[in-house]
Amino acid sequence: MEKENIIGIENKLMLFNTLTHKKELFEPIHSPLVGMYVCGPTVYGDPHLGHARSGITFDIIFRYFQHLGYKVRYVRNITDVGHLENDAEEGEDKVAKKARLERLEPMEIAQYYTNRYHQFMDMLNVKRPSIEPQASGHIIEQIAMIEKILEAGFAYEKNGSIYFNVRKYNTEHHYGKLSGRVIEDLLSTTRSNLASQAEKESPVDFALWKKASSEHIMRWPSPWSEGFPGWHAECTAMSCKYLGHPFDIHGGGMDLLFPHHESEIAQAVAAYHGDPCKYWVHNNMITINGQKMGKSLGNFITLEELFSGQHAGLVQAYSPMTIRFFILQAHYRSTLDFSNEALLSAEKGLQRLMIARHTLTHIHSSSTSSVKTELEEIEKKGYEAMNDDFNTPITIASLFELVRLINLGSESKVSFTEEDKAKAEWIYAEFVDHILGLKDESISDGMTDKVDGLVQMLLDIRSQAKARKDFSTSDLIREELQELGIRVMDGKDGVSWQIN
RNA sequence: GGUCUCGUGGCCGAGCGGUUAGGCACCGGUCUGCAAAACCGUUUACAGCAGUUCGAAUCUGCUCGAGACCUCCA
Repeated sequence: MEKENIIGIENKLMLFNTLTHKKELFEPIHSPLVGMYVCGPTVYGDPHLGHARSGITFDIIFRYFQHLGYKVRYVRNITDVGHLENDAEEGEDKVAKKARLERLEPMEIAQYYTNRYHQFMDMLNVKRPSIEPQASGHIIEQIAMIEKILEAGFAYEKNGSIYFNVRKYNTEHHYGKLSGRVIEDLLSTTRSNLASQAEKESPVDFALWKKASSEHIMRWPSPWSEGFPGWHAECTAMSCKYLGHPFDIHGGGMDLLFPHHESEIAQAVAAYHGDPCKYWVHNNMITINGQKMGKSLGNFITLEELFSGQHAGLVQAYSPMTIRFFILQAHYRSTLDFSNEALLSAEKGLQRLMIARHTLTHIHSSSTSSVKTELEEIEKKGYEAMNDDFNTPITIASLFELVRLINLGSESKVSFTEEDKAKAEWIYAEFVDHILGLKDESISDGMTDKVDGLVQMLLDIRSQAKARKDFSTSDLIREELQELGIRVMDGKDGVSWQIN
């Protein structure tokens, strides 16, 4: 947080704005305050790799803004109502459907999966947002927003349901400005044979409020009918409630671009007379065998499966930090292809990065430095990469240059002063801990010291055996430890070990 | 069909006109009683064709291939 160390850089942060389709200089509307809203999960199923990607992407953005010294209000919603299976009238609410299938109260489902989401995001070291509003807790705000849209004349009522009049809106504004959709094309490609379409004046219209059918459990009173809000309503109502209007950044997965975010813009313009936000930021998808990992395709892997290895497609379990590192090794706007091979290499790479930090502490400091300039370059490159639309792969690449330097230092091929060592540790703290949020998973419980002592004792005995060329004893100790999952490594400067 | 994105070495993945990305794997070396690990070093690219340019993975056009959105999805 020491702002003075990065002054001058903070004003050069470029981020890609989906709305303008180019990288723009980031300038908060009310600096040093930053308001960011991100579409969170619909809580009717276990979190999967896709949730990890958007969670981590915006966690990095959140962390980096804070790092630059901004005061960030980060709002990420929980969708627990209004998200229908499809847009048809017979479309069932996702949460309600799950509740019916599991014979539970809908709110039990929502709470259960919200908890699960939190649990797994915590494991991934994703910081909790400043505010996490639930759609069901903001029905009043949504109704108020819908009323404003009605007053503005951009919505109409039909049998107790309220629909947004996209075509009328499009005569005065531009429906499609974010997604690049052209309304005429939409009219010709939207499925219009569904039952609900009959109620709409146009197939491109979307629901703001739906009258609940008799069997629909999740329902609230409104001026128009007992019913529930449309999917897009919550984000506009809640983002503007907590961040004002307009706010700085709206984020989410690329798959939400249309119709969700496009419709959010329309709602905000209609209700509050202006775009909801200044910058739109979208993370790309994770693919598996080149195909999007998605619910409808049934090819997604949950985080629980990933962390436990319990999935037919996984050759082993992968730790949360391996997943985090894997995701950060790709730029957030690129698709990222999932494979065991890629995950395995991420695991090894992360390990190397983390081990070097320990190696650093063992470097004998010298009075002269041969790495000072390089350390400065590494730090500079790291920041420049982050400032260039959060290019974490390059930031990580620069950290591996640091790894190389540290390893050379440990072999006395380059020389570190005390100051250099402090600088290197500083880079680790800044980039690895604070910005990238990578935790060292080898540091754990209170037993660590005792295990250290025990292993060290065995290794001392082994060293004595080796000294008198009693290799059968020394090998026995090595093998027994190996059995326990502790690997013994004879190096130039003595014996080291690690738990596999 | 419409809109859009992308094709980089064995794999993942940066790159946005001229410089080694990086990780993993491979290979060579160092270390070692042996082994493993670790470390150091190094090889293999820009889908194809044509064009612009002194110079193109990077710009333009065409061809081929892959994917996303248009219905719910991060």
